Amino acid sequence: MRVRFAPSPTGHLHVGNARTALFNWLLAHGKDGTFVLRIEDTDTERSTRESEAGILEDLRWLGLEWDEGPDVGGLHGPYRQSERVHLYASYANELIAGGHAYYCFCSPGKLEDDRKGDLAAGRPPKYHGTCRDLPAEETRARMASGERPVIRFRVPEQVEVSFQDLVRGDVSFSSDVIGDPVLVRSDGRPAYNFAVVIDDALMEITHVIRGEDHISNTPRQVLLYQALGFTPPEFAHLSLVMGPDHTPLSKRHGATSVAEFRERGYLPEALLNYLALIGWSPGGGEELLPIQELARRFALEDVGHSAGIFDQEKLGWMNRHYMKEAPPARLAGEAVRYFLKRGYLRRHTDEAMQFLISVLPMAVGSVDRLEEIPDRLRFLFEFDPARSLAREDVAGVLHEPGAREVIAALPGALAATARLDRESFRAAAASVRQQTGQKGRALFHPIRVALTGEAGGPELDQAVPAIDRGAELSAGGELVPIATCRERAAAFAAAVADR
RNA sequence: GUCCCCAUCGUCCAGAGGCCCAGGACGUGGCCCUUUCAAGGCCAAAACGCGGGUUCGAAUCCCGCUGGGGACGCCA
Repeated sequence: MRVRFAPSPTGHLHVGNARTALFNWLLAHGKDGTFVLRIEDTDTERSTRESEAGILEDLRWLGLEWDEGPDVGGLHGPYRQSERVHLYASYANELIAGGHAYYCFCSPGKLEDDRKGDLAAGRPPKYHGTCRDLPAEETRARMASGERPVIRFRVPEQVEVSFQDLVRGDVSFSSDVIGDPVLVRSDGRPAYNFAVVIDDALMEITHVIRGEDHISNTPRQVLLYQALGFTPPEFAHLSLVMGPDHTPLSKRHGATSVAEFRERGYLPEALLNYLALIGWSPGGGEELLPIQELARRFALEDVGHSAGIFDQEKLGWMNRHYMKEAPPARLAGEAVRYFLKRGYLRRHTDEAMQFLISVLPMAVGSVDRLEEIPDRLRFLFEFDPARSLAREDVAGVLHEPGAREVIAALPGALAATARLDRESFRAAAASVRQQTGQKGRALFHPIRVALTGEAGGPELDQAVPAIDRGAELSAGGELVPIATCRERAAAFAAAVADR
């Protein structure tokens, strides 16, 4: 079995295409097949090397490695259509010689007029066949005079073209609704429908798995396979991924490219796992599965027929799950850039990373994306009593019975210790409890507010030692300056006393 | 307009004639846990688009309608 993913390098890798790539990958890896990556860059105006590099990078980030492709080579290369142009000409000539194709001199302007006329008259827009039966002498003469024709495929009339779609079953079209497609452009470059057929045949692709938007191209391609004497591959057309409003997923709906999801702090395994679940189910009521297991269970026959809506919420849930599973060191490596971007981290050193690793568990599990982690840990790096008190949830704590007493007593209780660890913090809390008679929520809520400036957040047992550890580290300039718990308690008490 | 594809909770899926007064997951609501906010645990509400057939029996098969999507390029 040989499958392929054939993106055109005209932009970022869209999640919908990533899903197509994934399904190809799953099939190949579940059945010991070969996954080929081919770059469809015959549209030289829009294709760029930058997007090609970006797409390769995104696929690799996702872990969808290919067995053959433009950068890794293979026995069926080259893997860029722009490097295969020499291959197409002979097949085009063969088709012309066999009467399956012909030269067409119609100008783009005329074609456009024809199309508009058809639409206006309520007819299906379809090539009029103007040049279908041009006498050979005329063709020769016009070419000799410098006209540059395209080569069109002669679609046979009144035949039923049908194929077995592995996900949809029998699909058939009448050849009468198919206009003669352009095979070779006037400048000699092949057009899509021609290049895919030649390449898939030459690369010995056995299963073409692609988006449903290609289903109406399939009959033309089947006809081409027949005219060229090739055996058509198996086809499978995947339903499309839509936005919440049932329109094609686009920037209006938020992130659409794999690169954006990476930037926003999604883990590749989460995105992959989520994408696999649109239009397919691994069965057994299980959803959170590693890609190898997905591949083991994957079958085209089980792929759904209807379009799926991209659900950011579920992706977020899934990402949260995978963040919890990831080892802290890996997570720190992935998250460090968000801390740098935020300015919390000033230098990417081993000490800073160690600190990150120790502090990350407090945030993971309560956020959906890596990008949200610094904000969840904001209390470590930012402390401003006046600003905190301006917030309703923080100010509200002052109204809790005994809260002001606790806040006032805190600086004294903290004076004894230079750097708080879990034990000394508990001792300090116990001391405040003794002085004020407050306990439980009435004790810890005010303490939290005084030390973190926030009404919510991770367990104080972890948060408090982390603050002082961070303060120590920040003295070395690796982190943004962090106030110690003692400093915070004093400043907060002063700010509260003023009110 | 023409052709093609599709149709189960708000969303993603399970369901391949009786196991279904439809099951799971996300989300939503409630409760619990709790040193707060999250997280987590438990419970609940929530769907077979409509109309005809076929059959003893239909979410499952057939037809029509409606609705959604795709295609109709010297784009892929």
